[in-house]
Amino acid sequence: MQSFTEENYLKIIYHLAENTGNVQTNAIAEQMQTKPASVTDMIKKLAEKGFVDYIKYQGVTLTEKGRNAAIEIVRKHRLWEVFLVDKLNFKWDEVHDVAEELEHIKSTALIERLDEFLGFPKSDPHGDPIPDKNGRFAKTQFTKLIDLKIGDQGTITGVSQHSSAFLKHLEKLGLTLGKQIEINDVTDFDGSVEILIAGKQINISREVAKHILTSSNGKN
Amino acid sequence: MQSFTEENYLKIIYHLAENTGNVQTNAIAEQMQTKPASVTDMIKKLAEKGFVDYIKYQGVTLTEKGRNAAIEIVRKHRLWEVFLVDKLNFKWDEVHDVAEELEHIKSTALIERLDEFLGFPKSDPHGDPIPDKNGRFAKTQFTKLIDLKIGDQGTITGVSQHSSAFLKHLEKLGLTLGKQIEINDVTDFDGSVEILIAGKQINISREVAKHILTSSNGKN
DNA sequence: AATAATTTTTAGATTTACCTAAAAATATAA
DNA sequence: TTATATTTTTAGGTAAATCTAAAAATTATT
Ligand SMILES: [Mn+2]
Ligand SMILES: [Mn+2]
Ligand SMILES: [Mn+2]
Ligand SMILES: [Mn+2]
Repeated sequence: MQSFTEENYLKIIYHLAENTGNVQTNAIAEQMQTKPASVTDMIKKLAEKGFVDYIKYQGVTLTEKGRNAAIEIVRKHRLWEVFLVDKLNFKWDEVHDVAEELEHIKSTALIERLDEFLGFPKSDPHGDPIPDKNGRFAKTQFTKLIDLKIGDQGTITGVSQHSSAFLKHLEKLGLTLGKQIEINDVTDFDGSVEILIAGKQINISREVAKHILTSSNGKN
Repeated sequence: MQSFTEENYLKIIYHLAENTGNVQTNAIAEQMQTKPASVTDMIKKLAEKGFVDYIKYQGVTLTEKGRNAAIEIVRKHRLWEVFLVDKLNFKWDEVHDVAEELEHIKSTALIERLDEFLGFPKSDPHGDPIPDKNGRFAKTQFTKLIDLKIGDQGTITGVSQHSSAFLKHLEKLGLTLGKQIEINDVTDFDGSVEILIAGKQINISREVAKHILTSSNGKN
């Protein structure tokens, strides 16, 4: 049984490893909002417990055991987010902090019954995939909106930025999950993107376009 | 903002104070499954923070602030228990431990929306009253089954013992909340009670009868 | 390859929530 | 009311997770 702190480290190492292979001490420290010296201490403990492989000065990688533990936490986090949005009518920008707490509740029965209660959802309110109880994710593939070409159509399936500010912004623009869009133009000047959404044409910044994920339907 | 530990102390002091006025160090230690010396440490901290009034060697009493904090935790605990039973199909003997964890989740929005989602329940799966968001309890009054006289009728409205063993036992006997009962006889030998429940006559021990709470309908 | 910059680790403290053992205060009994 | 028992507190310490400052290792730059 791991402490909340250990669980948070595992989750963060897992997410950092999705991008890069070896996870660096400083990167963990930044995510955990703590100091590198503290991370080194915790890394040693996690290595001791068999959750990570660790070579001094070389960063860490999750072991099989560590990966499973991390995925379990991700699963809980995302299921609770679904609960908050689907059942308690939270907005998608309001759920993350509460889920950060709920993800640490220790009860296998609880999470399995919650999963069932929610109808075994495959993705969370931000489009992120929810692993099943065996830790398996449904295959997901997406194209960043920024990478679509003029004339391409697609459906919004996720976001790669979870800040409340960003999500509220999308909400206001009507850019929510499941919406159909089409790329009308890309502005030379600032790289902003003209898109067609629900019959209306709007302009979104490059920065916003980078963090919207779509399932492209290819050219129209 | 209090730590989990502080919250648990407050809750336990609150429950102990329901019976006796001043709460003693040893009583708290027993409930917290810790040592009296540790309790003294924590008591000082809680007094420092204004949650309890404390005079050395004289035990503690909750301040207004402390009482409110404690009631908030009780409210969360009981609402989560309702959620687990009503929505996730947990049995009434399975919910306590999970609720012990869930009660510490810090989000006012969460608990208010949960309350609404559950239909503003007035009591939890064990018949214990749920305070509203202002900390007010619906008036409850009950008669212990053991105190009913032969011929009295009543409805089971609660239990004063929450152990899984006891609750499972009641379940097996069909003695669940809302059931109508009638006292047929009291055995001289061991004080056990003969009751009529759902048309069947059963015998329950004095110990069991002590912990069943009823709303007596008076004599039949 | 030597130097500079960056990253990571160690050393030594701090805080929180515990603990044991012994002292002090209070309550009970003779 | 003195002696005994119980309760409570103090004193001093431990373990987990953090910190700062300084040393060591690695990586990047000239
Ligand atoms: Mn989240
Ligand atoms: Mn999410
Ligand atoms: Mn309970
Ligand atoms: Mn209860």
